[in-house]
Amino acid sequence: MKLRNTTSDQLPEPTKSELEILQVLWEKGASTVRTVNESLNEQRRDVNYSSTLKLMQIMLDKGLLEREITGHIHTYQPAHPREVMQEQVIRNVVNQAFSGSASSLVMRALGSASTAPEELEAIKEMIRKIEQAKK
Amino acid sequence: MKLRNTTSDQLPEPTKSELEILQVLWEKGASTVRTVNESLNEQRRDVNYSSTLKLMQIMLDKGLLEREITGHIHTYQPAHPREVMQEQVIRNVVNQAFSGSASSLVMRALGSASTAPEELEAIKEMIRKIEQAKK
DNA sequence: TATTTCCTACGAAAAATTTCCTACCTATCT
DNA sequence: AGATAGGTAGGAAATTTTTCGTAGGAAATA
Repeated sequence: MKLRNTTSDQLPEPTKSELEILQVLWEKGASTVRTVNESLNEQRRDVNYSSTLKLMQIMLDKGLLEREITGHIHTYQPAHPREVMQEQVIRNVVNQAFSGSASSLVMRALGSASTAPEELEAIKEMIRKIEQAKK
Repeated sequence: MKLRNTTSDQLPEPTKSELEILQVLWEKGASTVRTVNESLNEQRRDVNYSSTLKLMQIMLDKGLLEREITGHIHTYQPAHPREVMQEQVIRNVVNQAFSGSASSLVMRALGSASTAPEELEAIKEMIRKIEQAKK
């Protein structure tokens, strides 16, 4: 049996289905499997309850989720903050499809998606802060 | 046998290993399997020649690659331009990890990667152009 | 207590992805 | 021609990811 490292694990790369679950938990906060499953069925696609359960158990094992047991009810929550996981996802995608260049990812994302004016403002503001910090 | 659609196929989502191969081909242009395989072994990790071959054949079948046969030598190249595939990858990641918000992907990417000043300039310039275009 | 409802655990199958063995073909060199 | 080097094809196995059936425990309700 291959046990997971409970101490010094690297941040695991979540799979596609695991990210679906994480997104629900980031939005709703700690939840039961049933709640997560219902969200998936509403927002995404039909998944069997026990598929979601299994996946969440695997994610617990991998260190992607944490669980609190009260009575016989298990409540799950993300083990890492959204920002951290998103950075992880970005690192991977930048390596896999952008030869390691984060800025070319940024440019491509700006170019392809239609970004609302306020969002452009927010991005500009962020750039200003980065430039300030560098001085 | 499940044949591929040769006409109106949706842009397939490349897997991780497929992206490795695409990156080589985008950099080097049309290449033989051997060339690609050698690049992978230098730049990435050990892969058996026939693994790379098999994968490239699958990609041909999926419509991710095109092939030109001269004598008995097969030369492969990406079926879609880099930009198009990158947009595709971004679309997916934005849906999977950023609840559909491209701008939050952009902000996260800016925040986590250390971006060189010239790159920041290029990004600002790009934003200017987008803002112009909207007027 | 019996029944129903809601929960977890677990095994196993299905599907998708990745890897590599083997066969065989063609060109080149001796 | 024979041997060697370099190429492709294809099946099959290994691995990873995803799905779900089924068993069984606990709580609520009749």
